[in-house]
Amino acid sequence: MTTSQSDAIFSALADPTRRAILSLIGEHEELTAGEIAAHFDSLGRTAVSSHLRILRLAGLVAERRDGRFRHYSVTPTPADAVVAFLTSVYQNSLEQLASAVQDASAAGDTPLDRTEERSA
Amino acid sequence: MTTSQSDAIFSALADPTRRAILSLIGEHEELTAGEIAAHFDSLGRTAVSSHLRILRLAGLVAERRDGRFRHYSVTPTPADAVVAFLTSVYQNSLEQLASAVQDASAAGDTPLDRTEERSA
DNA sequence: AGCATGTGTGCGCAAGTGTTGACAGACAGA
DNA sequence: TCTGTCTGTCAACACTTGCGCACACATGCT
Repeated sequence: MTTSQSDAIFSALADPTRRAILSLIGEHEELTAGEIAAHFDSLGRTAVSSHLRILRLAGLVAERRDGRFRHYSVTPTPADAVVAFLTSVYQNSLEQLASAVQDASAAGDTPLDRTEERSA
Repeated sequence: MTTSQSDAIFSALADPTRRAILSLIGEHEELTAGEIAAHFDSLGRTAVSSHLRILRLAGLVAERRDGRFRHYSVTPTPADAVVAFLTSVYQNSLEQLASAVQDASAAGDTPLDRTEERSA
């Protein structure tokens, strides 16, 4: 399988739409598939559904079925595989990364990815 | 366009081969394109060259030209865009992420991604 | 200059991926 | 039970991406 966990995660994250979806879900606690689709005019429900499926398979989002609704939430696990990879590559500047994360955290800063998409 | 910085980074990271290349370079300080290509039997030099181009455009690796050689090294900047994104999504479990990073660092653990690629 | 080496690029082909439209399943309410 | 709503899945299409081959460019050696 070319689809190891980290592979799935990075593939899932490769698509801007999926990152946007992930951010969107992250902002709220839970969102139904319909609510998510509603946020993206330029995207059909099927497309959103497909993306959600990929995100779910990658373990990035969790699905809670409630009647005919499906509520999606961001998986709390901070993507171990991603951390592992970053670790292997940025061994040297690891502390730098950690502090960068903490900086961002301290700043209360939320530089959403979606903002970039508007004017690249 | 669609190629904002984080877009380029995530796209670059989406490919297992590129992650492997990045890890490989990370292990050493600098590697020439030829040395990198030599590490991947199943890959031609042109493919490696293409990957290096993408990694360079994403700002993940730096190129130092020395005569007819080109030495590649991992860009020290720990991919700000990636951190920014993770921050936006995992706001809640951010500290968790930071500690995970530090954990991995402390463990001296280097769970390379490359191991996945063999079956591909 | 001539030749060999290191490396990137353009072209064409094969493979993977996203999007859409139509269909099917599950559930709530009348 | 019947209908409408919410959602996922399947098949088909267009688009993008990765790969190898041949070629071009730059550099170093003789």
